[in-house]
Amino acid sequence: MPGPHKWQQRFRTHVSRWTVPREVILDLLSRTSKHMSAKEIYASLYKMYPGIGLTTIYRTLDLLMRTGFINKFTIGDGQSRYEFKSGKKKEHHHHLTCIKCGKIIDYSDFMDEELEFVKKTEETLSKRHNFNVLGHNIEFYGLCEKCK
Amino acid sequence: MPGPHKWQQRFRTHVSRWTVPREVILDLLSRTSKHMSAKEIYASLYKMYPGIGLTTIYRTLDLLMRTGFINKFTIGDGQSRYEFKSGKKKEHHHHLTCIKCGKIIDYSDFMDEELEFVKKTEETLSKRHNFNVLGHNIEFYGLCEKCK
DNA sequence: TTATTAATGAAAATGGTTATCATTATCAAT
DNA sequence: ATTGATAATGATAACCATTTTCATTAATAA
Repeated sequence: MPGPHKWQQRFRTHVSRWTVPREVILDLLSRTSKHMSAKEIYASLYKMYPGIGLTTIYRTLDLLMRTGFINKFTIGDGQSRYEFKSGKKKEHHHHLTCIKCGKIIDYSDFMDEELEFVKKTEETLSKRHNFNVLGHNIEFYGLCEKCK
Repeated sequence: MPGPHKWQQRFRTHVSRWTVPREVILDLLSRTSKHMSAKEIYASLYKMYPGIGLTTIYRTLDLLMRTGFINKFTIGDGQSRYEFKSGKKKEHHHHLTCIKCGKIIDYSDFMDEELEFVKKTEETLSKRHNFNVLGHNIEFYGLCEKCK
């Protein structure tokens, strides 16, 4: 059972209690580069922590999203997927998805141009539509090597 | 009851039968600028065509998507939304979504940089990952005027 | 007009996600 | 270290969008 963790302090500014499921779920997502669904997370943790229920997975993922630790997104296969939100700019990425087999490729090429574009677009949209722009999803889709 | 329609011919290259539900659903989507869910479409058509079942709505939407008449996308509220895919380049647009009330703003006043960015990214991703890139979703999200 | 069979619609099934509520575990105060 | 208040959990059931099943209906070719 993990002890206090490096995220505990940051976490505590948002919610009151640091618990094993929160620790373990956040830890798992921070270590993997996969885009996991709630069920996949449940299955991954089951061997080591069979006591953690699927309900708690969902609740925790929602909490982690609302507090900015993870991103939630969908690729159209009917379930939500989650990924750790790295603080490092270098690790920011977008997705290239195969609409046939569901494979997801993270890409982070072009970041300079892209960051510039994103920044400008956010500014423009904020002004023009009086929005408080919080984030963005950029996804390209098509057929992967095997499926095309 | 609508007679043969301007889309019939194009449609027939994909499937064999031109039916009332297909006519009516495609017609509705082509006239509205809303991003409708299956249920909303069902409700819209119910007064005039109470015989059309929700099952057929789903089946037809899937067909229209596969044959390139409409786009399917999600804003994270648990249901899929559909929009007519205009042939005109001018009408291509992206979405700005309010995560609180679900309001969607289409914006198509792209900056040159955005078009440039999309084009370059598609090219590079195609080459680098050997993908056949078919399209993209670009969405910015945040809080709208009323919700922020 | 008729035969063929694609398309439909009602109902049931599916599957991801959320709500309910009794129980458990965290943590501040002692 | 113990305790008490209550936040968090987990099992179950509920919910809801979507899909499957299958008997019936209707579009098209002959």
